Amino acid sequence: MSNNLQLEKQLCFRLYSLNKLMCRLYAPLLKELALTYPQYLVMMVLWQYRQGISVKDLGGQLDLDSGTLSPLLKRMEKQALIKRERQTKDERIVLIKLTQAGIDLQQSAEHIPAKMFAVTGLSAEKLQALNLTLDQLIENIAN
Amino acid sequence: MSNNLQLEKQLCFRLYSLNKLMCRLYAPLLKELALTYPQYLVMMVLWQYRQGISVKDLGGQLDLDSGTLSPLLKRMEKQALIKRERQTKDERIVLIKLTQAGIDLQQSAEHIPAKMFAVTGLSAEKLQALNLTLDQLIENIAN
DNA sequence: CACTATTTGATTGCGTACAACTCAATTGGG
DNA sequence: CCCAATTGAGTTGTACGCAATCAAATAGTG
Repeated sequence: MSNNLQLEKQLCFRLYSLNKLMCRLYAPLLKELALTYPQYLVMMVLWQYRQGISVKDLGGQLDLDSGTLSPLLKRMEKQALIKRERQTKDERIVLIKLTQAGIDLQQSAEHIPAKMFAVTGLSAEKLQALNLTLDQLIENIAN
Repeated sequence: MSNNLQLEKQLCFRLYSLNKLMCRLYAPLLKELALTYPQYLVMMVLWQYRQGISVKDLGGQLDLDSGTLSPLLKRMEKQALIKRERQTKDERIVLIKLTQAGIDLQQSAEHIPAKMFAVTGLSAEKLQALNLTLDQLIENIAN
């Protein structure tokens, strides 16, 4: 026995499965906002950085590179949720800012966190404990 | 205050980030085997189901549909890791079986779980506790 | 037995992820 | 001041993940 190559034993498979399950639960809620989950993550960052944020710093927040963000932001610009402004001081930098439609969308998203919390079926204490464990794990892994 | 739309508060963002981090840690190990992480998952199932498994049952194990598995399996067939055999009793069913090369690859993968466990920096007890918590969460969510 | 509903797998199209690369703008060392 | 190195964003190519759709085969029903 002692076969370590089993799905049931693997932490990573649980994380992989849970991430997919979560995205599927978000999908119907986000569909009302015409957002995908990664686009929703971008919006959450932008709702905090009202003055705008560079593509690089946005990638720093979400741990995504320009290869992912550039086409994603292009789609969001086409939806008129964001606008791009190239800096004059340093023309390499593109500042991402919300449009009024993007700002307004926050109202429609306010209810989502509570709904997602509900489906987890966890108590607030268990959720916080899990968050702390995962933060520690991220810390350990990310060096 | 009390803005719930913050990345730092979101369990799902942790799962999303951790899943990506884990895949990046697997990548160099799996590159030696010329496998991606989802392909590695398929191999783990096949190493258990030595007599072969249908595409549907494989999808049941991994929670993936044929839209993902069909092209993925086609690539693995091209690498000569697996072969497809359409059943004679029920011609709708395609049985996925390992080739000898696929069977042999298990030896080269034996060291991976221990290496991945090492990078988590978790004790065996903490790992098991986390696995149990995640299993409960999956149970709650999957209905 | 004929007809319909279901099952199984494949295909298409879209949206991520990410490695590898290009390119322009900026910076820093001599 | 000049040139090499760095930085920031974008492009290309490959591989998922999944919704929607389709075709073939089987099972079920009257």
